Amino acid sequence: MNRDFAGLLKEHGVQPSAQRAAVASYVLTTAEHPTAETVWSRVKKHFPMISRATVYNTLNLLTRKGLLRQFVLVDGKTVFDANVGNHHHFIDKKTGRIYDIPWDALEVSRLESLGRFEVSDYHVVVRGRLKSSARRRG
Amino acid sequence: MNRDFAGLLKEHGVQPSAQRAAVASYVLTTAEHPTAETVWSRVKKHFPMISRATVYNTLNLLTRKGLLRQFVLVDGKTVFDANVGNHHHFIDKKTGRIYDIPWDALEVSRLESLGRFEVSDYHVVVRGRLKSSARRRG
DNA sequence: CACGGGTTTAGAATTAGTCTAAGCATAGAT
DNA sequence: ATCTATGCTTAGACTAATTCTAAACCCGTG
Repeated sequence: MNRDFAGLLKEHGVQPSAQRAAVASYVLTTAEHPTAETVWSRVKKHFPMISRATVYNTLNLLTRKGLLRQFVLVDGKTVFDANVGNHHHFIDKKTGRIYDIPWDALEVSRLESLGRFEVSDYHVVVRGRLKSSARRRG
Repeated sequence: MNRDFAGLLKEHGVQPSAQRAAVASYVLTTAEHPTAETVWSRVKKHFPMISRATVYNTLNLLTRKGLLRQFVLVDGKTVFDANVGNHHHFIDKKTGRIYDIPWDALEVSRLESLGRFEVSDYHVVVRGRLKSSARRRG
């Protein structure tokens, strides 16, 4: 868990800094699909002086460099997802929480037949509710 | 094209008014997946006094009444879609424009095997580019 | 130590969307 | 035609999310 985030950033063409490492160390290891504000508040606990602009800048930078993916959830908030591999999403209608669905759990067929649309990527957004039993964080 | 929008609204339990009919006549007949701001600017051409709040109120009302669907596109803007039947979406990476993909054009399988996720609806978001030939508005 | 490039900062600006309070419009009763 | 209750519309204030700006900072190099 205490990885060398400075080295990781450098590997991905991001010039490291204390602030960037602090953001990375949180956002690349969480599974909670945080918003930018959530990232800011979490990082501030360990790095109280960091500014909002730096958090936004860093998140956008990490996204450009492929370390992070961002997508938009139902009520217009952008969330960040360190799972940059292909996967689908499940949105709990009740809580708005987002869960990852493994890529292989679903199959989409006939993508080759989309006529004038040239597909570069796709994912399935599933909405519904969690079965009462197996509730946990995601 | 010059349908009786007042009657249509009434059929769906929306008390008609000139403003609501003006919004409906645009948003229910366009295929451009407009944002609320776009709706406002389009409607203002024919109805210059309409206020922003009325546009938002009407769009949300039409959505609640099932005449319209809203979803969120990549950069955090909510767009409206008069196609309330099931369909998928294609997003042109270059222009950000959204196109509808007919429901039957794609097939998603293994949705029954999602464990703790109880599916109520789903759709596929495809991203890519339009093949250079068949470019047209959507 | 001075320089320069890139980074960070606080706060201003922008943007999307909602709220508010007052004015208006309309249907139904008279 | 008038009254009234209800609900609709309005302009502008407000809020929240995000980006921009301009100054300050940091750090490796000469």
